Amino acid sequence: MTERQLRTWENLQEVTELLRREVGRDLWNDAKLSEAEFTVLAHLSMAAKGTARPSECARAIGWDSSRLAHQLRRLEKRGLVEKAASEAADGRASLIALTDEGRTAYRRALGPHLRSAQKWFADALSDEQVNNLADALETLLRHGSHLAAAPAPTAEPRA
Amino acid sequence: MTERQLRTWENLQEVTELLRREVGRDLWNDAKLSEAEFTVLAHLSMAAKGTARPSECARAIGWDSSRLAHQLRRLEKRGLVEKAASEAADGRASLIALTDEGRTAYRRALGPHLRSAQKWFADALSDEQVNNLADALETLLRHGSHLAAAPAPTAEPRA
DNA sequence: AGACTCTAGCTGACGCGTCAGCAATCCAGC
DNA sequence: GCTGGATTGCTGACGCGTCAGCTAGAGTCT
Repeated sequence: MTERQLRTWENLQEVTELLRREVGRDLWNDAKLSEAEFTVLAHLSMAAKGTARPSECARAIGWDSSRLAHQLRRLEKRGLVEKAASEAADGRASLIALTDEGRTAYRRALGPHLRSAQKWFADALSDEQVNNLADALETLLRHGSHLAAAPAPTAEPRA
Repeated sequence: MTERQLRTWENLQEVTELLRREVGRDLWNDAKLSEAEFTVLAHLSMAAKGTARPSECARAIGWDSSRLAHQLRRLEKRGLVEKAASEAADGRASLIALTDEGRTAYRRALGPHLRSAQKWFADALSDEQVNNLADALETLLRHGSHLAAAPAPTAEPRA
């Protein structure tokens, strides 16, 4: 890596840690929700009837099923989410549902959260900077997904 | 926020979470160190004699003193760092020192860690993309530091 | 039917990071 | 000297995220 690449890599870490912390703090101060809680509530609010299967939800937001299970336990403890009876044929399936309180919490959090993201992120950058950033991020995402899908530099196991 | 800004903001979060996880995993697999451990060891290795004051170290790497204290406790438990007698006049001061094992662990981690950052980050981007990214990050960092320094939109307390 | 594999879902252990709060020390001004 | 405020360093509580490992149901093959 060149000096410039290294410096940029370090800056990326520093900036994202800063934004993560500050936007998370804003969300907590404004709506008493963590980023993780907000993410799950957002997906459930999107879903018809506010219900979803854990596996489907985890896939949609790009989480490990374990991570989601832990988060659902915390959300249930807070009363923002509850388990619902699943009428699916698959006996393994379960169903999670937004409570009224959960739906209200999400609705009240959404506006301030977007305003916070604008304040810390969007307000800083020109249109061109956003376009350039979007390009770099898409490239990194493709590259990363590709690497993650085939981690071994050797041949695939079974063609 | 425009649609494009919002999408870019979401992408930024997704990409950084991916890179954080994967590079952290590589570091653990290669050298049995976490990112946090590596960061502290790196600073101590930089310092003359491998010693530093906690407050100075925290400031240098941009951490809360509490965060550093917790990390030092974990590092001491692993034997990578130890408390040293401080000869400073200030009775509050303490001194932390790299152990031989800590120095060795850092030396063995450095190469693989840089290679991992290259693999996940630098390899993906063209020179121009790195330059554009660096520009956006510097802008965000300045903007964020400015906001963090004066969080209230009202006037400063005493001019 | 039985064995094998895959998927869905969950849990415990453990490191990380934030926050509130504490004790000791230093320093300024009276 | 003493008192008020700032600094240094630490800790406990708690939520987050990863990993290893578990159960149970579903699909498949013989």
